[in-house]
Amino acid sequence: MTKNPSLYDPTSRSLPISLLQTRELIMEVVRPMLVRHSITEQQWRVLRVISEDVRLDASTVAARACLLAPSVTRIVRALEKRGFISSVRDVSDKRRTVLQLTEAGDAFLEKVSPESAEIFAKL
Amino acid sequence: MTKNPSLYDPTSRSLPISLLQTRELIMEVVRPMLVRHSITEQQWRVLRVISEDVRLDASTVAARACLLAPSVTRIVRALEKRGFISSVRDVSDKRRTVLQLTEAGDAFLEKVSPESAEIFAKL
DNA sequence: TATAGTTACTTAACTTGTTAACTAATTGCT
DNA sequence: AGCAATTAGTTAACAAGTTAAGTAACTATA
Repeated sequence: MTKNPSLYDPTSRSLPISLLQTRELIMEVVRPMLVRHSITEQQWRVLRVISEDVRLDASTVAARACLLAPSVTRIVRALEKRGFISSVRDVSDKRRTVLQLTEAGDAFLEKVSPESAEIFAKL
Repeated sequence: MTKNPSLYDPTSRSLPISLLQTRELIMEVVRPMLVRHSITEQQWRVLRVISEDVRLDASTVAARACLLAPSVTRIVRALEKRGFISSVRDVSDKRRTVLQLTEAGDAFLEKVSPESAEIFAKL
């Protein structure tokens, strides 16, 4: 095994670290943008995941955003307080919470999008 | 833009999330192994990074393991307490700390390696 | 239709990561 | 040589993630 195995070799034991390093490289560029809009990395992930579907419950959001349930609870509270999302109890299954992007949340994403696009064009 | 863009499209704004999800998939399998050997994910990263070179200072380890300096300080202390690494002040630059794998640390990696190999063979 | 088991989410206690401020050592500049 | 600027690492206060336990709602089964 070489010291710098290919990133795409799925049998490499260095793959987890490589993925982290690659992500870190990207996030170094993205992070300042998030700071400018005073949103955390995790809140940003949740917002984006919610924006990709009309209707999502908290567990699905947790899975897609790679977060644990307790973290989602807190993040949802924060995003709700900021008016970016709405969380409503599901009528057909009262255990579930249905999360949806509000207009304000959509507007926020629209506002940040051009910046985000610019960053990714550079990469 | 599709909802499931390719993982390898470097201009996709979903790339950071995709990388996280991919890593999460792998870590789900690796994590139980780390728990079995009572080592944290971060300690494991530091150990592996240190094992890849004969001589590394803390900053380099931080960069390669995608950790911040204060985290490395704590992790180094933990790994040192467990006897897996040695941290010695650099003689030619007394600000630097030189980190090296001890025999016990090497033995630990050797012990865990077969398990690790098995996991990655499965992937 | 009870009830044992499961699922969705929350809460609380603890562990880690993060930021900012600090010390110590080295480098660059005049 | 002297001193500002930089670099390496640590510490302390705070924010976030993690684990475990708890509540409420639903499902399967006897």
